[in-house]
Amino acid sequence: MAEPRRLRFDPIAEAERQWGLHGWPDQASGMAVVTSIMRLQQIFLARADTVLRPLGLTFARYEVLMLLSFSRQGTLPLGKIGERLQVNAASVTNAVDRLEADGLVTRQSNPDDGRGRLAHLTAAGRRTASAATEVMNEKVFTDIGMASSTVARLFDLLAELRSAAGDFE
Amino acid sequence: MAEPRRLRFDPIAEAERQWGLHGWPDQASGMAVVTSIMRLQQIFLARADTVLRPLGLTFARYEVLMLLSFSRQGTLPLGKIGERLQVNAASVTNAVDRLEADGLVTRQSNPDDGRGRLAHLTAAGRRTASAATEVMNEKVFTDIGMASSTVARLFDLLAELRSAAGDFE
DNA sequence: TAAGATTGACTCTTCAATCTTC
DNA sequence: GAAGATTGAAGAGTCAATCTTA
Repeated sequence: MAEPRRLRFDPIAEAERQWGLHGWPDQASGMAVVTSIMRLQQIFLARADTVLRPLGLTFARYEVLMLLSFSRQGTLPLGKIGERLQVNAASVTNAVDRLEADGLVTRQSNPDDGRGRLAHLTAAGRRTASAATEVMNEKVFTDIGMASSTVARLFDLLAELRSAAGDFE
Repeated sequence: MAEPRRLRFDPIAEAERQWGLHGWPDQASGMAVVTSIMRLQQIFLARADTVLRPLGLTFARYEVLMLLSFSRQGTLPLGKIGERLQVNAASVTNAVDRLEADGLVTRQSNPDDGRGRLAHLTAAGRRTASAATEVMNEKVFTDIGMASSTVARLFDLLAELRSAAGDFE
């Protein structure tokens, strides 16, 4: 299934209807929102990985690169990266392993904490991050199919949900 | 990082600000929406897998079970499952393998197409699906932290985005 | 004891290649 | 040749256990 076929109806709206029929009307909208988020993540992750592949990146590693490029010295403790991205420490170790093997990042010991390590963006890493942002903006973040005012409204609702879910305060 | 720490600010709003500063103001909101969806998926997937684990299920396999339980005969071609869930055929094969090993599903040959196979829900599968829905409704789909009218509004916007992204017509 | 990082085992995902049947 | 399904390889995520240092 290289090109996922476009369905003629919305399977999630159908599931929501089923939820109401089977005795869970109060949970139907929550189910529909959660399932919609799962589906959209699959769609956008696939797009991101497609445009990043020629650069030797994945979306996970791209996020690490961007986090470092936005930091003051291009340097962050590994734990801080996991905290910001809300992923397991093991995932950060894995991502930094790959970035380091590709020469985009180096590991340094943390002068403030002998237990910790720092990830530091190399010059090559900064160039790759810049090139990746270029294609991501052009192919993934632009024109996601909604009017910009609608996109802003959607972001606000998603932020409310993330806050309620504990992503931030 | 067993308990992901709650950040005191919204890292995605901060990234959106950086996007504007670095010359991509038109892509900032698209970036923020896509990144928000990625983060929310991580959060809800973790919750779902936590409540489903005692039942021996994952969210991926739960979705297959629910799709079958909503079908007329509890039976669907594997390809149809992948189409509805928008996942690769290999993922369906994998999920059905596990469900079959656990006795929740059986594979049958498709009388209408010698190449295809059907997944059929067993009585045990139906019981497990029912129990799983019970806990999912109670622990994941209920009380996601927004007023129900807001949830409905969010679903509409997500549906618009899914439609634009090609999830359905 | 607790915290940061790493490793290993496991699951799910995709892609590419293959087998069978249309 | 095209389509449905399977297999194997690779990436990323989790959790549990471990090692080192605070």
